[in-house]
Amino acid sequence: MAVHGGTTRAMPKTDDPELACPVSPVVDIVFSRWTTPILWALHTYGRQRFVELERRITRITPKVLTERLRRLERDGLVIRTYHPEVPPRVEYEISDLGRSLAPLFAHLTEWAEENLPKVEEARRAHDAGPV
Amino acid sequence: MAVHGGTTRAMPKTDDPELACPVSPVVDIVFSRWTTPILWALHTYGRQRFVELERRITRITPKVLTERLRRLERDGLVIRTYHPEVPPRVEYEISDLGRSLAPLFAHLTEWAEENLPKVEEARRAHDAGPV
DNA sequence: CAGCATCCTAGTCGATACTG
DNA sequence: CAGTATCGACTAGGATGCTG
Repeated sequence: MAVHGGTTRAMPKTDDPELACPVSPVVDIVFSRWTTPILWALHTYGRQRFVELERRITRITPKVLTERLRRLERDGLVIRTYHPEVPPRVEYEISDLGRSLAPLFAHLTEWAEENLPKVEEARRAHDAGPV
Repeated sequence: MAVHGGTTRAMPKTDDPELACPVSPVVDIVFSRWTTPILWALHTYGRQRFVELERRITRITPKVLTERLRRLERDGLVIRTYHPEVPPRVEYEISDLGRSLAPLFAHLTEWAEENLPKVEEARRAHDAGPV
């Protein structure tokens, strides 16, 4: 894949709109703050209520959780169901679209297991500092 | 994978340090702002100098580019080579560790091609608003 | 319970100007 | 060229209090 010589395919000119790489758009949607823990919780523990999520995802504030959930709902990754009872009950669950991220997350987890230690080692080496 | 009943494996209690999901640590390292365009540029166009990166990644400022590169270097994803000449020349290249992300990025791109339109459709439907 | 409204802080980012 | 330094703007996020 690495191309430096000018031999073969014309690389897409990078006068692309704003982002030089095709993964950036996904990042905005899937890897914004708090989204992976939320999706993970919904995927792992199934449909659940607001408070359950709040308790599960430590240190998230209700405000931010609401914001994130709204965004995920808008993006079609999460489904919100409102039960008009007293007291009110709201349930969140992951959608099929959200579930389609599962293999990706698995891949990510796999990479982490294998390479996070290397990253930490690199940090140690770097912080120990040469000379 | 989805487990809600208590039949089988004991799910890891979510009194985890701070993050309820195993992918969060990777996100901090790999999907912080500007990192994917940078890694993508280095992976695609090979070793290159500071200005080349700066020109390729539109709208990034030298300050931020420096910061990001330093961090990527510290994490062992990028290798920086300083040539003490006049004028000075510095070259950046992706490391093996950085390159190990390639399949992941490919996977991500694949997901994007297939599902980004669905996300956009969901947004339209949501914004059109029910009722 | 599930939130929304309000206020406020802190970190990030960008713009600009200057050096070895 | 390859940065550093400084400043200012923006905003995600936290704290708190109130409702249906």
